[in-house]
Amino acid sequence: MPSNSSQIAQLNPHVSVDCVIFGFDEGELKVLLIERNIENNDQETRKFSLPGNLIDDNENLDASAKRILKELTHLENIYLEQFYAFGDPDRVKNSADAQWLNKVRDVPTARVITVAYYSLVKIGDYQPAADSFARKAFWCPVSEVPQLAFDHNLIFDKALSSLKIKLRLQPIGFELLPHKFSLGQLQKVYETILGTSLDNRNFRRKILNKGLLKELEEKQKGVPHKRAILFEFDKVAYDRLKVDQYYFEF
Amino acid sequence: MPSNSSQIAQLNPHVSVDCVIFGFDEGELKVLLIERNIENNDQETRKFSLPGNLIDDNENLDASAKRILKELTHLENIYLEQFYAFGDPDRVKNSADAQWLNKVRDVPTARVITVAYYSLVKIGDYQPAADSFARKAFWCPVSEVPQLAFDHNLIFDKALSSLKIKLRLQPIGFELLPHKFSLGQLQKVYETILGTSLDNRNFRRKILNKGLLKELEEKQKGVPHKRAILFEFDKVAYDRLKVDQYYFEF
DNA sequence: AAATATACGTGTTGATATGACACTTAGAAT
DNA sequence: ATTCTAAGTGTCATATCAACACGTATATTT
Repeated sequence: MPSNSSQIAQLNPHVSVDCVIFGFDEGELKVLLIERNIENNDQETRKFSLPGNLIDDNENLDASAKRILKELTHLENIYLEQFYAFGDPDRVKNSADAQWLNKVRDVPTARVITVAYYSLVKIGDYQPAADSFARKAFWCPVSEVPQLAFDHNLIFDKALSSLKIKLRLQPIGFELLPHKFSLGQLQKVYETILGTSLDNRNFRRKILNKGLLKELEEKQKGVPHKRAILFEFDKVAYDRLKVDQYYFEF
Repeated sequence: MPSNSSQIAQLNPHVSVDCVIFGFDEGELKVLLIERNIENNDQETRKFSLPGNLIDDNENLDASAKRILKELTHLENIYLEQFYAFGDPDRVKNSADAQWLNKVRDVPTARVITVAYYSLVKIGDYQPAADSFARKAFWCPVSEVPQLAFDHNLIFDKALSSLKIKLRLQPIGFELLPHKFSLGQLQKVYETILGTSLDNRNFRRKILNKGLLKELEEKQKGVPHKRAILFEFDKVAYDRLKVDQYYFEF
């Protein structure tokens, strides 16, 4: 048994929430990263991280995730899902993160358990303000994610694989798109997240047969080619399916 | 903001692991429950709970789950999966649990975040000893789970629905059966967990076509009817599939 | 020894879903 | 007018699925 009896506050771990916020733009899946303010230019110090923070005293985990997402993006009513808790005793003990931790935490050496959420946002609704949360937030293509603080690369990887599984079981692709979208856009979301290319005729047939998309009168504007018919997600039809225990299964 | 500044240890939540341990016996899905030692007979006091405990200082979450499972069952190398973290600030504050908490916790009023795992055990390998963990452990049919301490009914429900989803995506049914099992036993596992009845010809075709079961020479013994051919799970074939990103999809 | 009870093991058919495949169309830009 | 780009569309062969019934082997009962 290790003995830390001199520091009672350290006996209990801290608990945080980290958010993996996905967006979709220009045919690319992106993730929201935070650039921390680091004074010196120590090579070792990692500058980027996922948005996250300690939970508040009287706040449940979902509420923490919602709060943090709102603080960072001012977005509400967003698809948010808890996907895993990370609790390695050493996950915040890498020396490359020490400087930053010293600045923001009362007990920088304390163990931190983090509960991770992912969320899908319509990227057009949110362009990060340079000063949000007193740090820089920016959209990073998922294929170009740099080395992140703590175990955030691990958290990100797990988020991405959870998202892939979820996308095949639940109709969540449209959460990344504007309210009105074309089938081509939706197909690109599926292709990007699943990492495959899909036959457009088969995709259309399959997704339309689910009966969850409402065809609108409206068409795309300003595109240099044939205009696509726009669709929206049919929440009423989806709620009908859910009570029947139906699973989407793309 | 509530002020608890006199008790610094209370500022940080505690972190625990709770285990939903499933077993399968006599055609029934069962869950391992703990009966606590309660002195008085207060009607309010809830006597049953899921097995769980606080994590150790230098122990990661998976290791905690493994340790607790081992302490309770002496079983190792068991399918174990983290499925959700529960962190409502009031989840341990119900007065019906106060007496028991006072007995076992240094800071009985502290908030507790719990990370929940489920696990599947071959029930024949474990018959609970009456004195394990200084409390009584027993297998309870999932249809007869009584009111449990804290939010353990919620945790149990979520475990069961996670298990259902998992069973359709991964070949885990055999984890509940002896090493050698018949297709009839396996079908009953699927029927019980999914809550449906399945056509035996279709079930056999589907499950055998996965190519994950190895037919043995051996047959059942001592049954008052035709003896079934025994099978075992073909781990080698499964590992081959996994590298191909194949999903089981029952 | 015969009868009974029980779960095992097996094949076909019709319906549905899937994957593979290529060309015409509409709109904007040049 | 030409060109570029993505939208939109149908068929066929294959695979998968659901529905369906009866003979067989073993232990137990009579």
